[in-house]
Amino acid sequence: MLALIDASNFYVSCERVFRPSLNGRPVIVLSSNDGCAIARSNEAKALGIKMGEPWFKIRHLEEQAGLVALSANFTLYGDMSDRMMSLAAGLGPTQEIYSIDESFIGLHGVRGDLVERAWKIRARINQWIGIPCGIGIAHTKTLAKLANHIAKTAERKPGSYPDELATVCDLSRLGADQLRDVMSSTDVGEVWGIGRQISTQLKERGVTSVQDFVDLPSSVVRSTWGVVLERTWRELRGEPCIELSDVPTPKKQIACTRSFGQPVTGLTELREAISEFTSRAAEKLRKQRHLAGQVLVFARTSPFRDGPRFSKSVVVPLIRPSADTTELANAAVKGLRSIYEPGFQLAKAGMMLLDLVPDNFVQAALDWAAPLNDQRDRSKLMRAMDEVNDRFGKRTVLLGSSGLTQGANTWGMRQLRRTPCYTTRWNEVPTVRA
DNA sequence: TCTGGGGTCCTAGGACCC
DNA sequence: TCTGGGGTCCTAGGACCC
Repeated sequence: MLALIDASNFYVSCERVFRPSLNGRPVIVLSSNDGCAIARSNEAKALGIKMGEPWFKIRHLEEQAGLVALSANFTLYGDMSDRMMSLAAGLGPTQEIYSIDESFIGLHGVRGDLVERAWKIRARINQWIGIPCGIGIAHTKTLAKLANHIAKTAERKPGSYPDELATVCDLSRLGADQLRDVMSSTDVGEVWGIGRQISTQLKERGVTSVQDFVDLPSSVVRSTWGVVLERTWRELRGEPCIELSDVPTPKKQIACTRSFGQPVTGLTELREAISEFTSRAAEKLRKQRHLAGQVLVFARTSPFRDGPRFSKSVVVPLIRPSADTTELANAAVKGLRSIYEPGFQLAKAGMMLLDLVPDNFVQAALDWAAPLNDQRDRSKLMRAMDEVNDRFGKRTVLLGSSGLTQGANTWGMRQLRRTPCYTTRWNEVPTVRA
């Protein structure tokens, strides 16, 4: 048995904690460059704003409907997430943090009334952190996700499901008939693992509800859509196929990519951006205690605009795996030079670290130019850099090629509506007046 | 004017091996 | 007419997730 705890409208809820005047109003949080909506309050959803809707298409609602749009403040959300997760962990003995706002909790061996316990944890998160959550309980992960969806929908749209399923929904308590009713009134596209493509294909065959899907023969699911969807199908029938993983698995690739604040054409700006991206990615790599064997770089024009198109990427192998920002940035810039062509209005670029291996997996380099001591000094240098930046803030020490301006007025992000980092920067801590 | 960023897994097909 | 059988590894592309 397991539970899925999922914050409601997480980014918006984080903002509301520090600006209670936003409660009850339509609020959205925008992606970087204030490009499109990535979180919506219930009131914003009620206005018909869709996930990923471009800002310029809904901007008029600011005046017409009192819509409030904020730039994403991921520093704030990350910190609020940590706090929320540590309370959510109180629900059961094991926890898998699945995303910034959701975690699965293993309930094995938990005694007493699970629903009552879930309500208490929810109340605690609400009181201590200020974030509202929905909780789904069931025998498999896919069912727990479904239960969570039902819990939140029942709360947001009264009458859509039986009232007692709102906010905390334990599917394992339902009788066969009741479960069938619930699954029959849930769109198949809401299932975890069924996205837009498969949902369309299912509906073309008359499969519209979760119950319709569960009623398909397994052989049809398997032969038409493959083993992945068959697993989903089994999970919906109560057979656990996806394990709860208590320890975070190390990333297999680490990326840093951005859309530019305005189109970029010159190699100089591009090189600055790629150096900066590499610094960010390399920090993550070292935090994970891994080395990268290859670096990928790409740049492209906007797919939404007319004009000459450009989209190229290249993989640059390293002589030996490295977590050294300068080595990685050199490789990335070398790759960039090899694909760069002047004359294009580039909208986006990025880099990825590939072929990651644990950093205790050391292989001495057969390279007279870089003796082992030198490598040790360099990794000490990286550690010192990370420590300084952790303590005094990002970019206190940085690569010269990243430039000092973070691409202000060129490739840098436009974020005109960002709120303060209330919980992570001393000079932005909220002030309370009596 | 203006359309996010960061991940995972699976499959098919080609190159190559004995 | 008729052209083995059984593998591995890699890559590109497509689906999904939040």
